[in-house]
Amino acid sequence: MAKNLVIVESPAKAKTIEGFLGKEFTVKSSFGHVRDLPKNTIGVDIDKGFDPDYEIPADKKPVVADLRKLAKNAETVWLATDEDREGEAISWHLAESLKLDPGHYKRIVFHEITKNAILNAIKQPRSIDQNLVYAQQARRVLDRLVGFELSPLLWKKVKPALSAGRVQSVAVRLIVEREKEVQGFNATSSYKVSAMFLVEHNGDTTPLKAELPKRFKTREEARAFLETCKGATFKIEDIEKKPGKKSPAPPFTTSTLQQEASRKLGFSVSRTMVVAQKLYESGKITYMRTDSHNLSGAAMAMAREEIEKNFGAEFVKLRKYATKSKGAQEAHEAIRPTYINVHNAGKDAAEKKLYELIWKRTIASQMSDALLEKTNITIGISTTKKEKFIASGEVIKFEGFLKVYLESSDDEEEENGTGLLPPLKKEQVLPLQEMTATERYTKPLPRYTEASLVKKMEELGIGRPSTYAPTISTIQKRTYAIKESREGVKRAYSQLTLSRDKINEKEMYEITGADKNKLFPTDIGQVVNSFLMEHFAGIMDYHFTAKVEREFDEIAEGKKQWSLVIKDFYWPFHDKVEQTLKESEKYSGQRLLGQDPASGRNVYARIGKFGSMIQIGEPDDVDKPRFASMRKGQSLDSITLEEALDLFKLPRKAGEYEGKELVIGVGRFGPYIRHDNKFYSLPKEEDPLAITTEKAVEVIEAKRESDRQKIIKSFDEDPEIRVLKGRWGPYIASGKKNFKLPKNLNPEEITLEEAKKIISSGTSDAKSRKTKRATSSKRGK
DNA sequence: CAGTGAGCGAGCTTCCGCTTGACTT
Repeated sequence: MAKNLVIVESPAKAKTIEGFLGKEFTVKSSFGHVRDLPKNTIGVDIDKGFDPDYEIPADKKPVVADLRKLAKNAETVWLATDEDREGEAISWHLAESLKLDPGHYKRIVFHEITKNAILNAIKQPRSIDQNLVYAQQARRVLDRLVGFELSPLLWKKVKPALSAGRVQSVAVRLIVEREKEVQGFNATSSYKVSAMFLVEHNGDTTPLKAELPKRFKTREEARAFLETCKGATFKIEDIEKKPGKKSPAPPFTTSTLQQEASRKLGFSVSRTMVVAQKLYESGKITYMRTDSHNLSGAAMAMAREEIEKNFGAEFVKLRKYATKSKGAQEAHEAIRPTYINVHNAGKDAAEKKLYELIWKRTIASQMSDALLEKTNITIGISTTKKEKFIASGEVIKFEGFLKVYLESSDDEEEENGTGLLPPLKKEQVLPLQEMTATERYTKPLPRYTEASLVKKMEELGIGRPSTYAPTISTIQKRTYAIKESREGVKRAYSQLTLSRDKINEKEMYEITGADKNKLFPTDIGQVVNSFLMEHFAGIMDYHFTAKVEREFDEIAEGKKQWSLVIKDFYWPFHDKVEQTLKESEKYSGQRLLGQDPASGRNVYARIGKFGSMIQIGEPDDVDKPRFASMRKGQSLDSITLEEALDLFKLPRKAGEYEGKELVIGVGRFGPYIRHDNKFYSLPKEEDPLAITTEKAVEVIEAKRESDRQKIIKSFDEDPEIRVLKGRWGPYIASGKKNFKLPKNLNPEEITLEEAKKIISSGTSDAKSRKTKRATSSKRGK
């Protein structure tokens, strides 16, 4: 039996460390927290100083039992959890739940996972910092109180099964308010003038593009300017060269990794974390949930060697990056390759791409600045003194880190195009090829992507690296927000062209407002947000977290008592909850749309138990009100009376066919025709309210025909089994299950024997579908 | 991945932070 038991938080870390230490040490992991407040009750004794009722969750029982056994037989237990608030609390909970006597355990921390760092840590043990533990307890209890008092209030006042919390509700607020800005944005336009000159050099002509810094408010002003340029000569008045430089971005943290993987690889926030976790578990990268930009000394030495070897010594510039983000606790290193001399790693395409990104970012962060030379050319106009054209170019004098990596930006359309300029002289006259004045519209701030929302949350200090991805999925699971793409609308703009002293004007079109994979607030999200804003502005304040974090810091420093901090927060908050419960009406975002022409009753749009709906009539009318759910794409504040009334017209009968009724309805997946208990989707362009019997029959026949086309082969002996043509090629269908075809088989020539064999080997498809269903139903709960 | 097509019924839902697992021979 080992004399020493070391406990860390993560099993992958435990494995690595065990290798560094001798036989005298057993290294185990706690798998994060081992105790927590009870899952289904508030678990805080409010009248007894907010005394928390900790318990060991079912899934942690075996972990604790195992550790307890090992601890009993060990001479010393080394609590080596992370050096931050949560880590300190984990150590304390371990000491408590393993029933360790004070002389039996020691608390140690290390910042690098190297043999030296760990041996040094063991030489400098300390005791558990109880104030830090109290700070964590305050954080935990506050979040529990807020979440478990606000959520039930929402169940009563808005809709069951909703949730609210210090982090998620503010994330939703960000999305709701950004949407309001986008909707309320008034685009204004102005005219941007650019000129294309021709530069002759050694018999070649190269184009030179220049722009007018001034923009014109109206078409008339733009035209007037082009008029003055008729017949003008354009002469270079000044050439100014300025050195410039670009510096690399710091190594990845969780949030910056999520942003770059989103921009460069198109990964969702959760995908990034899943893939990074795999790389971590296979030892390829360091820990992926971190807010630190810091690289260990050993990592920097490895980076230096790699850069020298691959690019040369002049490309090395070792840098220490300071962490700026609010509330950073720096328990880990930045995210980097474990071995920087390994350029490629990962089991599949996603892992490989993410690893490459991490490798490049890490290497680039230790490389020299890129040196640039910026040139600005001022071009005078002979007919006016007021305006000048400016042409600018940028030349890279020394590539530096740009050889490896450049961080992407969130701006969708960046104006670049400042490359190399042709050789030019002062006083040189430039022949004008063409001048254009183009109408350009101002744009609102962009809607959030998952990753840009994480960035914003990090700036506000809301949430932690371990919770960014879960929070993003929670607000979508509660349907406060949805991630989707929307098509833009066509917008006309005009363009004036001056060429050969003639001005032409034309109307052009652009698509505006198109969005891809952005977060949009739902009706529920907006209604819950206004409810919380109305009654709990303090908690919804963007600085609420920062404010309570300062108090937690004071608890950690021993300046404040944790239960008093909670008390000061809780009672006013609780009173407000009670008061809202008593005084506030049901909060449904109700809006009166008008009157139903048939009955004269009021028509309302509001949130119901199942989401957005329309109600005709009042709850206490003699005739019960009529209800209809709103459709996908419709929303509480934009639906019109007419659209609302249309919802009551379906399902409707559209005649008969083959002696059976044709019924038109709208289901989860759009409009459909039901006939003889079979469903036929309606094409997008068909209006379900207007469709005729003839058209319905046509749709049914077309579907029957395409179903017939799908059959490649069927067997008389067993009509259940068929070879079908699917969207992704041929497959075998047996009853309701589908099976992939091996590539070497010709689908036309499959025998029943072969088909049965494929089915009985029962691979891939049936299985993968089953697991998928299982996970999605889990999510649905 | 190959198709899908519901309507409230009596008890439950919920927070934020740590961390990955998945009964036995």
